[in-house]
Amino acid sequence: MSNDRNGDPAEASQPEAPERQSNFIRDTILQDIANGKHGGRVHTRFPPEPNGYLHIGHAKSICLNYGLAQEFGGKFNLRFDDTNPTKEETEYVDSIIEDVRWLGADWEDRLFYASDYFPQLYEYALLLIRKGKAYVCDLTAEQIREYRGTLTEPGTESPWRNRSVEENLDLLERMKAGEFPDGTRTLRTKADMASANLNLRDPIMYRILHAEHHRTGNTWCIYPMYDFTHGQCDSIEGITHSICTLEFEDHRPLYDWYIQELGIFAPQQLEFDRLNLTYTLLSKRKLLALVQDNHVTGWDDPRMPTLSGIRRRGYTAEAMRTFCSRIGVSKTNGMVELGLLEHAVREDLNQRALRVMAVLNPLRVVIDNYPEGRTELMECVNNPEDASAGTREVPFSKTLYIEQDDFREDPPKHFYRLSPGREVRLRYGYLVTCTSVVKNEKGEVVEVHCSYDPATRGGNTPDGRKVKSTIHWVSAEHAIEAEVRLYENLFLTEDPNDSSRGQEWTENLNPKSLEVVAHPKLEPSLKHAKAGTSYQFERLGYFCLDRDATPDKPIFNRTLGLRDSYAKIDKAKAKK
RNA sequence: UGGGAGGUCGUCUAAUGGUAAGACUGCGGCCUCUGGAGCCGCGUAUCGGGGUUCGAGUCCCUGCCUCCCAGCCA
Repeated sequence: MSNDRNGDPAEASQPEAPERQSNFIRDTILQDIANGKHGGRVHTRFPPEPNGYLHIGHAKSICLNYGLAQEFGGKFNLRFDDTNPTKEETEYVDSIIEDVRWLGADWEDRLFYASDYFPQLYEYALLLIRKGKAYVCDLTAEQIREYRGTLTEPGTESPWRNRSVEENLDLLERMKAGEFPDGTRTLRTKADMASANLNLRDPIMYRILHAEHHRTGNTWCIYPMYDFTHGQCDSIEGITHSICTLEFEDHRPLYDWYIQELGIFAPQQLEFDRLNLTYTLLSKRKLLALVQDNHVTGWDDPRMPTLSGIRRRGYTAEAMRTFCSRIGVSKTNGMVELGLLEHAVREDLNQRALRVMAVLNPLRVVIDNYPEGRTELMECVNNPEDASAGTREVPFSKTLYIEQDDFREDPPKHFYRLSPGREVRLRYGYLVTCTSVVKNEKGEVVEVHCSYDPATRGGNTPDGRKVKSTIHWVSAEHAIEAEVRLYENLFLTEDPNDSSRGQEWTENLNPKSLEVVAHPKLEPSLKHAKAGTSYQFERLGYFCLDRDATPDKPIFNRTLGLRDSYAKIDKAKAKK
């Protein structure tokens, strides 16, 4: 076996088929295909409720469902589970469509809504009534709860359970016609009030809701419950594998019951674990609260784990897909480390980001022996990982800005950057040596003076001498103004839901999750930064133009910092 | 104390009765005009106790722990 990694470039550029990780769902499908189940057909779907924006957890489901359909030459549907008009909005529908598309999942012409099936669902309900398997119940919500029993005690049957088929038919018709106010009656399944599975204790099929639906308007005033909708929708669409999350495991017997009583196509439901991510909240309810209580600026705030948020933050769809395939699928309740996501993002951005120089905390540097008024254009590589990205010219002059962190008057051990008497390389510029510093009244260094070596133009060392450090810079007179937004985790605790000390989850919020750098100094090429392009501010991190930017004032979001091994030693020392 | 589902390195996931593997993290080294990237190496795991078997993470029994379910939400 050869260790030579610089072999045939054609071979090196072969796109490696992504190693498909085995998982129990894929195994099941493989087996079903082998057994000729559904004629070897594979049809999956992603069924969101349009009551909020999609987040990273949904990405896992989308990638799983779409990935499986793709791998086995099957089909993938997008279907909105819109059975609760009081919580659902068109805004959410639109954002979900955009997000699923962004992730790269293709539903072709199969965009559906559960509400498309309302008439069919109603027919199913009539059928169950006729079969004596459903009844109209006059119990109030509170009474239904009491009759339901508890986890350890069986429920008791509703006094309305044995109405005649005719009466049930009549009552349902009148419920549908709007004769009764909200909450006065329900249509219930006649199942088993003594079942150990609470979902089988005569679950509600229809409730009265005089509410306008985002698609059906005021056509209906009774709406089917999710449990009476989801399985049949999958059936109608011919979904072979209904993949959902663990909490629906208990509902499967009910779905199967409906399917069997109705005598319709039977999809197979498979349940997997939903994603939990450290330092991240993935609950629509709580994300909505963050938005409504203005803890963030909106659903697409770059600190949000929503797909629109991370997209605005600069995460790529490619990185999301990689992440989703790496975390795998199982039934264990785990918590994935945020670092795994961040690794996938860095890995992708490292390949594609254009390198530029930007100084966030400027410190003035004057090169005493550099000619006054002179400007040189230095050729800089745009992306060392991708030669086709080419080069650009960056102006160099007598007065520059460097990062405050890159200078220490009294350098600690392992600090290799600029300090009095020390020579460093200005990236693509010259080698400079610090000769003196200027301080303010408070004793802070406000300006650094250096001398440069004219023989080192471009940062080269013809004599072969080494410098320990290369730092970035921006020419003072050419620097452009901008705003840079630095993000930290939205939560301080690994588990944002942790309320072990009795505090509200909102108290786990990180007050410093957003830091605005009002006056950074950016290299002039960034004047023409493009939305949707990732930039690496060298030695700092990955950034992208925010949608708040204007032609006069670019605004950049920090997607993610670069790994920083000096920061690591620094931190390790601080701990000791 | 009902029902359902789970428990493999610090984390996530494989191993489908036959050498417990990979990724992330961590640590060490090499390399470098980004302390970036890359490369090399090291480390750590089958929840406990019994049993079946030539052989058990896998099968059986038993104990422990975790998650989900009592919405006219999905």
